[in-house]
Amino acid sequence: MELASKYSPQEIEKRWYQYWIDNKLFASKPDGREPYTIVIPPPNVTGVLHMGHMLNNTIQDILVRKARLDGKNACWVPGTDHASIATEAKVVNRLAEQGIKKRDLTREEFLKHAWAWTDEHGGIILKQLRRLGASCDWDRTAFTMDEKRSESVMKVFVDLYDKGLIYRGLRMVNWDPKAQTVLSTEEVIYRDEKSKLFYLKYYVADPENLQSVGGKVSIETLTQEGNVIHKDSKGYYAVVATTRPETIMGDTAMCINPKDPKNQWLRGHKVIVPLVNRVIPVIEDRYVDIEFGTGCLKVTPAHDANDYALGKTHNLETIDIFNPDGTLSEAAGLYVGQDRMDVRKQIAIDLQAAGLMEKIEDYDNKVGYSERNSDTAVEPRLCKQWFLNMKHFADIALPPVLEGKIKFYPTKYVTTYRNWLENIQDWCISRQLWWGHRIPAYFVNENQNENENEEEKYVVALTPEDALKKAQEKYGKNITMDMLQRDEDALDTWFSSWLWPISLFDGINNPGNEEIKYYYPTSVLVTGPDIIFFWVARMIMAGEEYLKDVPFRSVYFTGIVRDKLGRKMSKSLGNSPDPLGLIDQYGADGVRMGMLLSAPAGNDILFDEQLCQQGAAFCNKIWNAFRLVQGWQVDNSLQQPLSNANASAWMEAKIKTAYEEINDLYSKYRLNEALMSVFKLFTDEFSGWYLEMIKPAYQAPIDQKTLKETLCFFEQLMKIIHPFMPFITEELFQHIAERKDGESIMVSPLELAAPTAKDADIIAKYEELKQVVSGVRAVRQSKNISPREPLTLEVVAAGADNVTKDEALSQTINKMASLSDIKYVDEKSDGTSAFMIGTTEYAVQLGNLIDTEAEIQKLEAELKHLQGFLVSVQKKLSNERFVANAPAQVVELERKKQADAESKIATITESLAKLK
RNA sequence: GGGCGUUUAGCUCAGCUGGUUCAGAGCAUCUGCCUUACAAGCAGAGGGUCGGCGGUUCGAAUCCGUCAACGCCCACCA
Repeated sequence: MELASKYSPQEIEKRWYQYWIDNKLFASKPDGREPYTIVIPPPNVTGVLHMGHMLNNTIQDILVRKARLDGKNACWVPGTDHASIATEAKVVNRLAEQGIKKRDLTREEFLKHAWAWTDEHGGIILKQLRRLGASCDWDRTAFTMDEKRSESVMKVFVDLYDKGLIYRGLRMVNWDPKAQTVLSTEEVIYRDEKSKLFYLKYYVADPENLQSVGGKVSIETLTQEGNVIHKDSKGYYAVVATTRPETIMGDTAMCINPKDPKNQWLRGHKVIVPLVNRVIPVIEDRYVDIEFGTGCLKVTPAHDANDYALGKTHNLETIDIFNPDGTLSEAAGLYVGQDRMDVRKQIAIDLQAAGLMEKIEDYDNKVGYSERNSDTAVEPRLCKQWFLNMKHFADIALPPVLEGKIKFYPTKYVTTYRNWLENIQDWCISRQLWWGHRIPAYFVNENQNENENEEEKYVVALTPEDALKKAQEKYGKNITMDMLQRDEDALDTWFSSWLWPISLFDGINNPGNEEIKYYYPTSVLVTGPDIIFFWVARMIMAGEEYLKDVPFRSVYFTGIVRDKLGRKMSKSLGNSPDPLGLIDQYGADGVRMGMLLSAPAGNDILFDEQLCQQGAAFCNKIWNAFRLVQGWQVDNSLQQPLSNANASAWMEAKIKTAYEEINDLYSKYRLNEALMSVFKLFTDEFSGWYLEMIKPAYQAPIDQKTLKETLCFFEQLMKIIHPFMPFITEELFQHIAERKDGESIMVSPLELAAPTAKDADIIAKYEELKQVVSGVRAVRQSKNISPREPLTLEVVAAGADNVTKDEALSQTINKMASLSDIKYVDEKSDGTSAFMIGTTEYAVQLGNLIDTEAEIQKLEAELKHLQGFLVSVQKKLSNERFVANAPAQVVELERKKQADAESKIATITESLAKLK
C-alpha cells in the first residue's frame, strides 16, 4: 500500500471517531476492573467552544485515554450546565429583540422560550468536543436540569432544610439590577475604578445650641481643642465625603468617631441632609475611620452593608430608595424613576448649584460587579432570601484537603482553599430567576394578601401534597391547597453543580446504587482555579455530606489560556482563535499537542498557533517514519546483523526507560513534560538514531527479525503517544498489523518491564557512540566535508572498553558517521582534526584539508578552559575544610575530575606540540 | 491592608530535600545540506553573573534575611 508523503488528518480523524463511536469504545459499565472516572466540568448549555474548553478537555481526554490504555475502566461523563443567570439573560435579550418583555410573560411562557433556546443551542458545544477527539461516554450525557439531576436538587434542598442547614433570612445581599436577582458574595467581583469623592455639606440643624456642646464652651475654645468647624453665610455645617451622593435620600444618620477630635463639636447635634432637607441625628461609633475624608460618615442603612450594621446598632430608620431595576423609588422623594448612575451625575450638579458641595476629589475606588453582567454595578440591598449555613460545610470540607485525601495540583491552592473556608459566609442560594430549579418552598397565605410586615409562614416539601400536609401540621387544619403558593425563586446554579459527581451516578435519588458505588469517588477533577470556591469546594462539601467521602482524589487546576503576548483571550481584542478552525488547519492531534506543549499545571498558557504547527509537524514525522518502515522489503534468508541486534536492545532499553519516566510525569500531572519526553523519544531516539542505524541500504532488503522488532517498537510508541494524539496513532496501529474489526489501540494495554541495570549500561554505551558520531559530524561541518565523503577515524590509545572496540557498535559508528575505517593508534597522524570524548582522543584524518592554524586555535581554547577548570578543582581539594567536611564520595569525585583534567591536558598539550 | 505565587538563554519553561563539567529542554536564531521516510526535514553551532543586595556553608540557581518588579486571591475604609 502506498502512503502519501504528507499526513492529512481530516479524513482520518473523522473516520476513526466514527469507528470508536460505532464500536462503543468510550462506553463504560461497572465491572471488575479498577475504575477511572472523570466528570466533565459542564459547560454552559448554550455556550460555544473556546480555547479554555480546548485546553481543559484535551487534558481530561489525555488522562482518560491513558487510564484506558493502562487497562482501567475509564469513564468520562459529559454534560452541560443550565447556567441560570447567563442563560436567562440570553433568553431575555433574544426576546427583547423580538419586542417581548420578560415581565409580560408568565413563568410558563418564559420557560417555554428558554427550553426552545436550550434545545436549539444545547449540546452544540458537546458536538464540538468530538472534533477534538474527546472520548466521553456520550450515552451518559447529562444536563443539570434534566429529570434526575432536578430531582436530586429538590431532595437535597428539602433534606438540608429539614436538617436546619437551610434557612430563610433578611440580610443585606448583593443585588444585580440588570438581571434583577440576588447574587452570592462569590459572584461579585471587585474592580478598581477611577471615581470621585464628593464632599457634601450637612448643615447643623440647631446652630443656636452649638456653644453649649461639651459643656458651655465657645466656638473659639472648641477650635483650640482641635475641632474643625465649618461655617459659611448659611451657618455651621459638617462635611461628609461620599462616593455615592445619589444615596443621600436614604441617609438616616451621620456618624462620627467618638474619639475624633476634629468632630467633637458635632456630638449630640442634628444635621440636615442636603437637598433632601431631612434632619438626621449625629451618632457616634468607633467603626468610623478618623483619618478618612473628614471623619464624618453618612449612614444609609438600606444601601450599604456597614451602614446596615450601624443602623441596627443605633436603631436607625431604613429608607430603601431604589427600585429593583436600579432606578430611584418613590421613597427617595427626588429623582424618582431615574437610573442611579444618571442620578449620581445629576445630583452632583444640583448639589453644586445649591452651594451644598464643598469640593470634589478624584478617588480610586473598588466597585463590585456581577460576575456575569460585568457592566452593571452590584447594589447592596436588604431582602429576604434563602441561605445555606456554611459553617457546617466548611467543617466537613476542610479536613480532606488539609489531610491530603484530596490532592491539589499545584499545591498552592490548598492555602487559597483553606483561607476561604476559614472565613466563610453563609451562601445565599436563592435567585430571582425563572430559569433554574424552582425552590420547593410553599408560602402559606391565609388571607391571600401580600404583607411585608406579616411574619412569613412557609413549609418546604418535595411535592404540593407534602407541602399541604406539612402546612396543616404546622399551621392548622384549616389550610387548603389554594392557600399555598410556591416560592417563585430559583436556586443558584451552583446548588445543582455541587452535586454533579454524585447526581451523575444518581447517588442522591438512589443511594448506594451500583454505579455510585463503583464510580465514586471520581479520580480527578480538571478545572480552572477561578471556580475553586464556586464549585470545587462545594462539591467537596456535598460529597462529604451525602456520601461521607470525597468527590475526587485529585484536582488538576489549569491556567487561563492567553495569547502569546500574555493577554487574556477576548472577543474585543480579536485574539481568540476559533478552535474548530484550528482543527481544520492543523488536525485535532496537532492542536492537542499545541495546547499541551506550553501548559504546566496551574500556569497560564500562552497560546501560540506556532505550537499547533509543531504538533502537525510531529504528526507528519510519525507518518513518514511509518512510511519508511512499511516500505522495507524482507529477505527471510537474511540473518539479523549483530549491529541491528544491539541497536534493537538499545531501543528497547530506551523505550522502557522513557516509559517509566513518562508514567512518573503522568502521576504528577506534569503532562506537558510527559509530552515533551514522548516527542523526543520518537523524534530523536527512534527516528533520528534507531531507524538510521538499522535502515538498509537503498533498495536493499531487511532481515525479518529486525523488521519485526522495529514494528513492535513502533506499536509501543504509538501506544505511548496515543493519549496525546489519538487519531494518527489509531490509524498507524491499524496499519502495523492485521486487526480484527472493533479492535483499537485505545484498549490495547502496553506492558513494559521496568528497566534494569543492564539497560542502563546499554544506554550509556550508545550515548558514547552518539558522541563519537556527533564528533565526526562536527568535524565534517567545520571543514565543509560532504556527509557522504568516507573518512577514517583514529582512536588514540584506546582502552579495551572503548565503544569502537565492540564489533557491532563500531559498525554502527561507521554507518552513522560515514566512516571508511577506524584505526587504533598510539599517536595520531599528521593532518587530523581531533576531539575528545571523556579521556579518549579521536582524530579524523583530513589529508590536505587540514587547517593547522585553526586546529591549533581550537586546541588552545580547549586547553585554556581545562586549565581553568583544573585550578578550581585543585583549589577545592587543597581546602582542608572541604576535604574534612564533604562526603567521601564528593571528594572522590573531585579527585577523579582532577585526574581526568590532567590527563586531557596532557593529551592536548602533546597534540599542540606536534602541530607546532 | 492581609495572604500566596513568580523572577533561570530572544520566547515558554525544567532544575526535588545544597555537591556528577550543573547551568538544562523545546521553540526561535545562525551555518551547512533538496543524503530516495519526512525541507512540516537532516546535521552542526552560538546564546544566561540563575531579579538586586546581604547572610549561612568547605561548597548556593537551590537554604535564610531583605529589597525590587510582576501576577493572583482575600478584606466593609465610606
